[in-house]
Amino acid sequence: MAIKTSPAPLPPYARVKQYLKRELARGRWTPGTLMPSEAELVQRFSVSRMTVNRALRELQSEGLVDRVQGSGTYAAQLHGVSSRLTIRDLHEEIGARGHEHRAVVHLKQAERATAELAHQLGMAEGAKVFHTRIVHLDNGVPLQCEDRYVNPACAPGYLGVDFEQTTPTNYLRTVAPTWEAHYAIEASPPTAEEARLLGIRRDEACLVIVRRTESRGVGITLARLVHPGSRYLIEGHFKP
Amino acid sequence: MAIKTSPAPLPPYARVKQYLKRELARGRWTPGTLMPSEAELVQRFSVSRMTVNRALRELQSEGLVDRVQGSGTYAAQLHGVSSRLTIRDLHEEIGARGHEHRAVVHLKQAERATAELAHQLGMAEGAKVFHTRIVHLDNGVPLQCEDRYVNPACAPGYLGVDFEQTTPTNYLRTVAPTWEAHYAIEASPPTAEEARLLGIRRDEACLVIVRRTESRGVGITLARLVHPGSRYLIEGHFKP
DNA sequence: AAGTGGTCTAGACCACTGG
DNA sequence: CAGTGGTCTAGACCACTTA
Repeated sequence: MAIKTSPAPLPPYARVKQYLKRELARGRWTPGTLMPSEAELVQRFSVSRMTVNRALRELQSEGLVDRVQGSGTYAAQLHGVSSRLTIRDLHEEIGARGHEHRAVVHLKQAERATAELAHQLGMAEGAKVFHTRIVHLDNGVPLQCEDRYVNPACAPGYLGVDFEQTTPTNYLRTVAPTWEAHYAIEASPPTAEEARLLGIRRDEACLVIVRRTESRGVGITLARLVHPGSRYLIEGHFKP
Repeated sequence: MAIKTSPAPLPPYARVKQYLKRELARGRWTPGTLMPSEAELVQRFSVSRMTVNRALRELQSEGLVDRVQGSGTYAAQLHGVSSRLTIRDLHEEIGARGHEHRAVVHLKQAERATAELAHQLGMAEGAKVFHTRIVHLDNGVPLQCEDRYVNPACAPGYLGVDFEQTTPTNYLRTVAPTWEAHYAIEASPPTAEEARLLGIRRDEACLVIVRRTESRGVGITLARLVHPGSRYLIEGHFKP
């Protein structure tokens, strides 16, 4: 009996994908070029059309090819480095590093929404909003100042939560399980208050993430996350 | 003959997906919970197993469910806001806004690699590297200072390119069609030189992207892209 | 009209998990 | 062992593009 040394004899659809990826990487089809049709690949690999179709559909969802019904499959333009960016819950992020996370609540109250804020959350001006300001510490070092406004309609119990035990992100996740988010990443100086809470100079560059989440068109929360530039960065990796 | 008013009667696999997404959003299956098996869905929707399978496979690739062979399909933990982050070629980015892009080359020469640089690019210390420093203007306003080192082995003709006509990113794309990249986004002050070239104060916060790209383990290029915080931000959107 | 992709089906075999 | 997902097939019908 033969000994199986091959660890995993790639399934057919994966072999087709691999072939196409390799040839794309070699520049065999420059961006915009017509690539082999499903029928051609069916013949070349002696597999069924569904198998080829799966390979091509996956390449499309990975952004490597464009498919046009009635026309053909084309090598995609490489728009740039595109990768999965994950903005994780800071508590998990710190935990993943094996550090201790601690949160200090500096503000927790109900307020009246300003015109700008009301617009962002899709509420009426002057309506009640919840406001928290929390500093997150990584092994005792301030890593993030989290200024957050929450729509009371979505999380009536928000002010009653102990945010030294759980994070707002975590809590809101249980209230509104799935949402849509818009975010911006920018570099800017901290406000005087933020500088004080983070223990940094007012002219230290900060990495600021502003994130607005909504569910079914209703604004849930608007958060401003300020990180000292000297202590925080976002890393990522891209593989075609 | 009946008049077709429905614009697009969602195909079966999409209806299954839609159903599962909606119920997930409603919290019907909390993270980690066992979800209906393929067989159950086949019955409920009166479709073939391949159709249900496709729906579930796509939900998996979107990170909404975890599937374990032999066990079942489980509602995924929401790891955080995860979205496609694209760092585009600045030339395209400016063009997409309908603005005029101009590049000024401040430095273009061969140098000897320092130990650190050699390590980053996987070369020998003291080996020859190409170095360019280019400022990109958006309608005349400095938007990015691009400091770039290139491995001559990957792009021998690099120094001969006219970077007022094409961008390094664009050129390197033609030389090494597909690559792997590692990047970091951080906030930091500009160097004195960068502040001068960008026409900003030394204490202005800058959004800095450091990106290293390689192909098959060989370092191609290391770039430091410095943007005035007051003029640039990265935006993104996340939809489950 | 010919060629392309978009989708579905009914049945099949396999590998893995769990009791 | 029964149940689950992983994958493949052969054929089918449709909508769309191109000429």
